[in-house]
Amino acid sequence: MKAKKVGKIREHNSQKILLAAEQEFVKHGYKGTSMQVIADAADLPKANVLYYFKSKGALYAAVLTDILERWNEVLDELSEDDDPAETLARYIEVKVDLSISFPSASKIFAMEIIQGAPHLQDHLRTDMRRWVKDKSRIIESWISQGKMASVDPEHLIFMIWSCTQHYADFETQVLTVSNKQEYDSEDVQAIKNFLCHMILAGCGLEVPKEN
Amino acid sequence: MKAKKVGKIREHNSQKILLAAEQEFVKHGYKGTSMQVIADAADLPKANVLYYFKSKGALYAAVLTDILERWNEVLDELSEDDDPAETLARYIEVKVDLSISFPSASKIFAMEIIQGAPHLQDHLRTDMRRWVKDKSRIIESWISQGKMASVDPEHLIFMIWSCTQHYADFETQVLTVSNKQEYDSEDVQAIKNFLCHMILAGCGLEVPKEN
DNA sequence: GTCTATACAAGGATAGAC
DNA sequence: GTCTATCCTTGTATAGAC
Repeated sequence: MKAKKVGKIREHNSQKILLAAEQEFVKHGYKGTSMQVIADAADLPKANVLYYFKSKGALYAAVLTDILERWNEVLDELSEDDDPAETLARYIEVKVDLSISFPSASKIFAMEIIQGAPHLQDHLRTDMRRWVKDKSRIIESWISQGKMASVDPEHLIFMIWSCTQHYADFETQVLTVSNKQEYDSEDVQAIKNFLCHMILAGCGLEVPKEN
Repeated sequence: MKAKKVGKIREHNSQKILLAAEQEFVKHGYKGTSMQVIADAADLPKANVLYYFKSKGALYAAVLTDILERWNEVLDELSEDDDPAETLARYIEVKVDLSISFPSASKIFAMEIIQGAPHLQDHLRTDMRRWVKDKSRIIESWISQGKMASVDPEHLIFMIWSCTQHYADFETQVLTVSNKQEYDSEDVQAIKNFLCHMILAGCGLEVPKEN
């Protein structure tokens, strides 16, 4: 009974800390963020944060793991028999939604990569490389089936990533240049329409009507 | 005579510091980088760095100014009478070359934006917004002249930026996933071909033969 | 003009009181 | 299980010797 109650507190506090850490790490990167500001943002004493997570590095690793889990849920099932236009359009739209909904996640991931991926090299070399190879094979089979134009599958994947994540990572730039406070639902739809049109056109495909 | 000689030393050391600062800021961001590591990288005593640049903030500002100056040299003259296919293709190619040649510049700029552009808000609100408006007007005139398909000019510009800078900012990801050590000249050509094909196709244009 | 020595604040982590 | 007090390192910046 007592252990259960304590477990709940632990769960609750850990979650609060993870959220606060994500908010703070995005502002000044891993090295530039102190445990003190994370503790303040989580409204807990500094030592408490270090009690739940053994070290600053461990906390950061936990944040990254959280982000990657959210990422990995997308486009995990994909087959040669799927329709390229529909599949690519849906993937682009989901990526845009993720970027708009969880910009901090995309930003922390981006900073980690920009700085040379010191905490994610293994993930890039194993999981992500395998993921890209898998999807590339499917795209190549679509091409040889004549379902779409012949374009380099890896570069296509990189392009989708860069264009969609741009609206999260470079949010500040996009909004400031466009003189907006935040994205509204019309903006999001316009982004999806634009990216689907451009990328599918490059693949010799038409944007599917429904959705 | 003496002042001239000293001026040369000053020039030389300032340049060394700026270069070292760029190399170091890119690894851990503004807050995460200490004056000590910059001084070590420049092979000068720490106090010497603070002698040439009044403060850490001033040094960082100088690095950003340097980067923006290199950026701004591109596509500054552009007219309604230019050919869209040729102009866009050349712009994409120059941006790719810049990304491959000066990845650190692109990365520092990216981190600054990701973190909310605390040191560049003015630049975004004034110079960059004006730049984007100017170019958008030209693109719109191309569209109404029937020279290219009707696409949103601002999103087109954002797309070119994101796709080209991706090869600098996400260098680590691209290279690791592709299992390469660095970009070779064939890679660079493949990137240019791919991006030109995709973006021009989306604009209803053909990639020009020569170049 | 250049660099050594130092002031003073803030960082991560831990020991031990509650 | 939670938090206060503290240790030691590192950070920016400057004063003053050379």
